[in-house]
Amino acid sequence: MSATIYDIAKEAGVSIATVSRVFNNNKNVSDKTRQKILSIAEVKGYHPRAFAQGLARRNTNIIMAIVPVISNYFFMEVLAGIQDKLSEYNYDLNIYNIKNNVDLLQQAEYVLRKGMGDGYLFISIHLGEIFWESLKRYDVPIILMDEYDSGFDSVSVDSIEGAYTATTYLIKHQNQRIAMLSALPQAKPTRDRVHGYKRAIEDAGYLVDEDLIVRGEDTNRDGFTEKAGHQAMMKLIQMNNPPDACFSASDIQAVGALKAMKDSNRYIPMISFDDIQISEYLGLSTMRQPMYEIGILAVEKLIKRINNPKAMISHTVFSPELIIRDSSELNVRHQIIE
Amino acid sequence: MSATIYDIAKEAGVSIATVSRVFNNNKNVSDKTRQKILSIAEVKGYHPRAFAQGLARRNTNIIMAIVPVISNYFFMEVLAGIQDKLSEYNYDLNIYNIKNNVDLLQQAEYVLRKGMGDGYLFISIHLGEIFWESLKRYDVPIILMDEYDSGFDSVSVDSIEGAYTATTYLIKHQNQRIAMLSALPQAKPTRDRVHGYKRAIEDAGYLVDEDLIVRGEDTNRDGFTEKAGHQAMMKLIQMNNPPDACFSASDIQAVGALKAMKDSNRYIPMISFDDIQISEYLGLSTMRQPMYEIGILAVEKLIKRINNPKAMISHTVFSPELIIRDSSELNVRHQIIE
DNA sequence: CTGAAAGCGCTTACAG
DNA sequence: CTGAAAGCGCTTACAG
Repeated sequence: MSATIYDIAKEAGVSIATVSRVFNNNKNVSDKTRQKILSIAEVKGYHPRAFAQGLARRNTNIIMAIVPVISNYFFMEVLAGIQDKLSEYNYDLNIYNIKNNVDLLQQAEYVLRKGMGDGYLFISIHLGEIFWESLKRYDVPIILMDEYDSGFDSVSVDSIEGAYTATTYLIKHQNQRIAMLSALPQAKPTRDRVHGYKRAIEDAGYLVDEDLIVRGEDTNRDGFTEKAGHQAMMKLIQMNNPPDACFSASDIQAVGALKAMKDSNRYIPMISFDDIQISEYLGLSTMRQPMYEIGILAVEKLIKRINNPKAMISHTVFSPELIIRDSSELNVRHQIIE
Repeated sequence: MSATIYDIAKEAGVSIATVSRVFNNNKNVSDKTRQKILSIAEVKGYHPRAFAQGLARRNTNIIMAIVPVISNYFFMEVLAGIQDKLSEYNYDLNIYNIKNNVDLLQQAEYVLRKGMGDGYLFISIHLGEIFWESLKRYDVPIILMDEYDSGFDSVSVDSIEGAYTATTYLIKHQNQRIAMLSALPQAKPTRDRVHGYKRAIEDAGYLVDEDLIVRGEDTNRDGFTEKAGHQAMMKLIQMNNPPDACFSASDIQAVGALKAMKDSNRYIPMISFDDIQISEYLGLSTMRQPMYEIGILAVEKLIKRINNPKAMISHTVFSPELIIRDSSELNVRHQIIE
């Protein structure tokens, strides 16, 4: 191991307390000693060890973002907001990837128990209600993102509303039989999107046809993959009575669905969910989630929670915005092609 | 803060040494006391604090992956390999995001100095040679991924060869004027790809036309963005004498380039680099990097380096594989459309 | 199989 | 402005 505070103190001819003060920006150090210590530290490449600081201070100065393995694209954009906001504070961000094939709760508990951070951002981690309950006993600052449980602060998007908006748009544009590319129901956003989809159909005076709600066999990332989208769309296309249009639970599934349509040369209008970066370039009509803002807000909530553990729990829900591009306007495109 | 080793010891009526032994899987504990301690710990949600362990053991049991902010898609797939391999060992993986607009070296040094991990994986971090040099003094296990410096173990892909293969393919298929969508030259992979591209052109008996090597104004992620690709392709298309085909430094740029071609209804064959997941669904012909394998291998090297700091430095270079899909076969497609 | 004690590298009142 | 000392929550020889 390299230089410690003792080495620096000895070489500078001061006590370790003084060295410590310099690195903690304590003003009660003469400019001369400060400079001397700093220059010695620079030569030796010294900086207080995070672990020793953490132990002595009884905090880590680290915010842990807990994300599912092979974080989805959604996450990458949320992260940008988190980072930008966090850089205003004196916290480091560490990201801990949870493996999807293992017990999620156990992994989450492990991180909390080890005390890896002062606060935790759970991004797109979809546990059941009972599991969230059991995390409460750790009594540690946690913000849920892209998930909801009454026991924790959260920031998410109104998936029900978003799905409703998308589906209604599709119906209004002379499409009656709207299908849905769904994903694994364990994720709350997925259940909500199915919910909103169904409500839109009913409110338009149609009956929900469960056969029109399909998903692929690929269960990676809770079914939010290109592959799952491709598989699901193939099912739709091969039906005896294919749907007129389709709402996809995510953009990434829509990418696979697009491919399926191309493969079979059968196109139907589609609106998806997220508005990840590539969507603009692929012409995906989608329900835009304010991912960057979600990241910003989550950090603000977390800092507040850390500073005031007893504050009221708050939930922020954003309304997704309908972005119309090519994928939903296939009638037009069809005319051009034909 | 929650329960400590003292609380558990007191309740179990043993010394803290015994509690510690249980959590360190030391066999010298009677089964009865072990069970008792474990069950008390379970109730209290106790686990040794990472920071205290780290200090006492003088290691962290953490591998830090250092990645550029808004990690590119490439990184996500590399990470899968890292995680899978790391789960065989008793290390936790933490990811530290480096901000791109700030001094890269300073941030890297900060992480190393704080002693955040026992070993470090630098993924797609592109520093200059002098900077790598200055990291050596920390004398800490570091593996370079997607980058090369003689002073550190590294695992990367032969970008020169890959670019050469792609460009040669393009030339062979009756295209003479091949352009290149480049990125910021500070990244070694980018420089290598330009290099390979040029060599292929020369070896085919043509002259390199510098005007045919373009890049977009967007400098995010070293120019590896959809936007940068779109901008660059627009330049190409608007030339008086547009190229016959194009080699793109990355798939993500190719996504933007595809859009540019669509926008202007001017298509040219294109091969890119990476083979990220969406590429298959978008029909991108590309030079495949074995991203998962790169992750696996980097972890193996890092573990070896940790266990044997004095071992010879080794470099592994993978050969990218040409994957032909639609984007390079536009001649065929054109015939169908026309 | 178990405990007492030293030590890991820091921070932080307290005293001067 | 500076230092001596206690303490953070663990691990690990050492002794029994």
